[in-house]
Amino acid sequence: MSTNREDGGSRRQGGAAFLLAQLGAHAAARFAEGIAELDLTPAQAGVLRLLARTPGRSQRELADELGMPPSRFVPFADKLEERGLIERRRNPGDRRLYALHLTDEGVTLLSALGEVAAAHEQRMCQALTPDEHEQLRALLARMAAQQGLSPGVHPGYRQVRPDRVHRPREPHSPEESRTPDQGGND
Amino acid sequence: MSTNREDGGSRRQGGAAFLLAQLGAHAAARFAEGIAELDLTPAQAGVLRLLARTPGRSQRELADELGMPPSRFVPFADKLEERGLIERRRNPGDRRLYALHLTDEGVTLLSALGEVAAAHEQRMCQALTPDEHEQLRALLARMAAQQGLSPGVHPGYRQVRPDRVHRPREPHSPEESRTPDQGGND
DNA sequence: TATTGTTATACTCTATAACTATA
DNA sequence: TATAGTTATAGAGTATAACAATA
Repeated sequence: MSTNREDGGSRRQGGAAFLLAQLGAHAAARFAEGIAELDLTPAQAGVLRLLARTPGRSQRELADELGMPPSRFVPFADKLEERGLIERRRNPGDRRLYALHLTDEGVTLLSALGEVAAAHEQRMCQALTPDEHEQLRALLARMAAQQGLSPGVHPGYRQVRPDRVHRPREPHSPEESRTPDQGGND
Repeated sequence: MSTNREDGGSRRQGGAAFLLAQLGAHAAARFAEGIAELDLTPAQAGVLRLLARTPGRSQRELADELGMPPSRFVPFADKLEERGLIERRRNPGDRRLYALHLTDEGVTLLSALGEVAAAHEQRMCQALTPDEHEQLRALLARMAAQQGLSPGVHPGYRQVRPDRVHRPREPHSPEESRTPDQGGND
């Protein structure tokens, strides 16, 4: 047992680590909802951001960084290429590997994505004052660095599909009324 | 240590929401590693904790709270019952539903789980002073409450298997003081 | 008829590994 | 021979829906 005072409220909500996992999953799910309006998944948003920072990376590199096997990266990149967001260029020096680049359309979408991210940031931190918000960011950044997390990527990118939303008890949200009757017998 | 703080660095790491998702996934993965030594998955640990707080709940209730369909909860509970951690008792009032209870063995394991959680808490917050640690916990608790998250559960419990660990930059491992022993099995 | 628990089935997602083309 | 990219396939995990018992 820990020597910290774990009575009362702190025990019921769990420690910082639990709250981190809980809020982190929540944040990821809400972000996925937000970018779904751009028809993007978290993994897709992640690779766009990676390519914006370092263009010309090979599929192998990106797959490795995102934590997905190369075999899964191929159809993943295919979709982005079909949508005209990224572009495969042959590397003259080594014709085995592609160099991936953002298209102009990809850059445009990336900026829209930035707006979504900003709105998401505000919504997540509604409960905090601007001062606390910055305080929190600083604490988290320090923790992430100490834990050896590389900036810009997180394990959720492994998943192709965004997290399903879990709503145990929703205080304020329009229910997506899913018709209990499928509308026909089948 | 010399932490050269540069404005670019904070922006490169993303905002608080991104760090939350990143650290949250990391915390969940590390916690899963920790309880794997007790042969428990996060979802199993979650239901044990729920039963400790409110014994006698029905499978339906628990499945709903954990975010898994009842059909999946059945084999999930089966395993815990086979291991002697929980117990199904018939409800005399309504014979349709079971009342789930922790066994003595379940209570014992739960306390071992508490120790793992405490160690996990400390490891996650290594970078913080005790004061900052408490500060962070308070901020997160406030955010979780405002976001309508119910205490004690998080969406990660939906998954049966724990998150795979994502190590984008394993080769160097710059300042990770992590023993390669724990959780070596991926 | 509605609800709890259960079982069955079909479907999706995934990793592994074979295959090609370049080096 | 080794590596980047690709394709094929078998396996795991999942939700949906049908079912039996009880209310």
